[in-house]
Amino acid sequence: MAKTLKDLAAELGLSQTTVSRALNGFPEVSEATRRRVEKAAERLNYRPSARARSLATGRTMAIAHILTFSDRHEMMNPVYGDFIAGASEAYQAAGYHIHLALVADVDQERVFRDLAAERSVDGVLLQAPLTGDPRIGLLDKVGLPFVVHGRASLGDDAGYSWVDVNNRKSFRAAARHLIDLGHERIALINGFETMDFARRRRDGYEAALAEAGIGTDPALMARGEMTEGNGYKEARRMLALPVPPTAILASSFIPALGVRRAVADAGLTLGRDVSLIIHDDDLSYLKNGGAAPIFTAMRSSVRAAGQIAADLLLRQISRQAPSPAHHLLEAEFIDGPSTGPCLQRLPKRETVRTA
Amino acid sequence: MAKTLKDLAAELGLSQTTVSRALNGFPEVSEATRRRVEKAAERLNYRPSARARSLATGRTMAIAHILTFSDRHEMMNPVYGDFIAGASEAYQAAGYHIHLALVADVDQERVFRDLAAERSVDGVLLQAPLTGDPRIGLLDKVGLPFVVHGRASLGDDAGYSWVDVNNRKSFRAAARHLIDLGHERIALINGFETMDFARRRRDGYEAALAEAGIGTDPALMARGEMTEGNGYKEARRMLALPVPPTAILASSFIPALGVRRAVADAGLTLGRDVSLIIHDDDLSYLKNGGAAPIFTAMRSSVRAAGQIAADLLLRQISRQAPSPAHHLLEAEFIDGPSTGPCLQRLPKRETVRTA
DNA sequence: CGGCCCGTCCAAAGCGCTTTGGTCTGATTG
DNA sequence: CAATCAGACCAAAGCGCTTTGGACGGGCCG
Repeated sequence: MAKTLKDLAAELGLSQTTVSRALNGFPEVSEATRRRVEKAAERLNYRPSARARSLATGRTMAIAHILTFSDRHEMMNPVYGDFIAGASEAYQAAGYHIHLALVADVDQERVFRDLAAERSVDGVLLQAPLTGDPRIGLLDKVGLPFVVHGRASLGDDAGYSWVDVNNRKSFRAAARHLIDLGHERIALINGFETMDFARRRRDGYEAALAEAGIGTDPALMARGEMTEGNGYKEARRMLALPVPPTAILASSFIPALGVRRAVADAGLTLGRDVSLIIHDDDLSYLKNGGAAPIFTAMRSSVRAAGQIAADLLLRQISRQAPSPAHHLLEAEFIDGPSTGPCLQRLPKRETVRTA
Repeated sequence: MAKTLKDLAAELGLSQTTVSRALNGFPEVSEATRRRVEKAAERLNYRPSARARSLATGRTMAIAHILTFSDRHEMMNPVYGDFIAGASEAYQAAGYHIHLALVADVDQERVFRDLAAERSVDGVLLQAPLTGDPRIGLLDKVGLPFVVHGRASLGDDAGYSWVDVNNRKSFRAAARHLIDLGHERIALINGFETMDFARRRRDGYEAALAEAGIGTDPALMARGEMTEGNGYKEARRMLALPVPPTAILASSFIPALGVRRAVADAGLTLGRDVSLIIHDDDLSYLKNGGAAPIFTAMRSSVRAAGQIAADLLLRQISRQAPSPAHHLLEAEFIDGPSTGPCLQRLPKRETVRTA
């Protein structure tokens, strides 16, 4: 059973060169020969060795996705899954695959250096960047093509390629919507604000409040792991405050589930006693309803973002796209049953504004 | 700047052989030389090319995880994420990484053949097998080491390696628990029963009912995508039945969230009007509470399963573990607030048993 | 003192492809 | 009819490692 190019060439009485060219669609092979070679390859189930091929061509047909974990954050966010699913569509169409690894935050730098030095991937898709993420500068230095999902914010975001949602605008619009409904005690249940997107979201939230002349209250601004449990914990705490919030902005569908549980536990009704708007990544297994949304939301598919980012990266690798390129997605407002006009008459504006 | 072994050897005035051996810890290199080589490698930031190395050694240091999607099931289950996170712990410790691809169900066979023929991975971790999954036979035939997360059931499960939860036992125990609480109208909201685990769960559920002399009712047995939306839809439908269920078994935390929503929508209270037990994969972002569980559950960490499966595969590749090996995990019963005694007096046992 | 072994190091042969720089044949052209 | 050219094919040189099968010199033995 022929396994290598050499075997196949011998079997056919041709040179390796010709067989290789026939299989790779080069023009200097007669159609008759090409057909004969293809038949034989099919019959013997020949497929070129990926390793040998990539050593010869210099391309690995792999894109690295390196996920981070740390002691306090040893978790796999479902968002990553959907992002990767989206990216895979682009990869699959181009014959690429993902080189995936979960590495500890303290080992990140070493792993990125190794990736470059070992030449084991053709590019990197950087997910979940921190504010001022050092990996961006590192990737730039080692000269590996990369696209960031999100931004790093500190300084110049024009120097590297990224795909991001307009988080600031989205959260500003969401907060404003609540303000328009008459809410003034508006809480934010955010992700860790070391993550760039979380910071932008808070900026947007604060901007909307400021524009409406409403002061911020630290007691109404939570940050942490975006889990159901954390959403529950924070909402529960806030609802027990002397002057509880009448509206909440949640960073994603998952903590929102916790918020809903806390609201129910408190004997309140979502959309009447407490309004809730979420950022909705439109995850496949955690959809915010279908035709009938569960929560009012700012929606932006993270899967679509994955596809766009991967596609951009692939085009940059093949030099079909300019190298620093940016793609800003706008979230779509989804009107759902979790929001309603503020029913509570607040004591006095001044009282509330206190922090 | 030296980049290849050759450069490094030239720089040091040594042969490639010696440098290679020094770096790979072979004994026939003097300590002095080894130190000198290591210093130089460090200084010049030399790292062997992964491609060249794997061509020479025949090992790729990659394990394939191939996820399936189809037209009707184009989704990324958060379970995969946690499983992969667990597996990664084993891989990282051994210097392996994941070769990840999402491929359409119709292309699965081709991809597996290619994987073997192109020799691009050292082994395969097969996730989410179908009942009688043909990929198992295929992997066996092409001689690629593999471990299955779950089983394929048809015929002989002893012939290949797997790591699985005792789904049948777990669901039998869960159903029995509900029966002991006095429930007789017990519903099952299951995953697609083409998936092997779903089938085993139904078997367990049916066994418990049969043992208690309770007939099954097709109206109380749902199967489908394990999403929040589907859990909601099925629970809502069931609660609107002439004789609604007093207890529900849900296949995971996510559909259980939908069940909870449906119960609340119907103005009922979980744990009093309706009891709910779930299978809990203990996902990092979707934890069933912490110290205080949200739902009564049969818990088994999918992350732990990933670690065990990956570890087993790695040991089989290095021939440190016997080749067909099996690991059956037992789920742990978690008593939560979502279950309680059956308060409803049913009309007549006979009425219920119909259908 | 010859032979042997051991500790160090090296030249060269792979691993299985792609690609460069040809050769050879037969048809076309001035 | 010699020169040219295009079409079809091939030998061999990489790609950057690992590994086989020595070479070489010094210490040890009988």
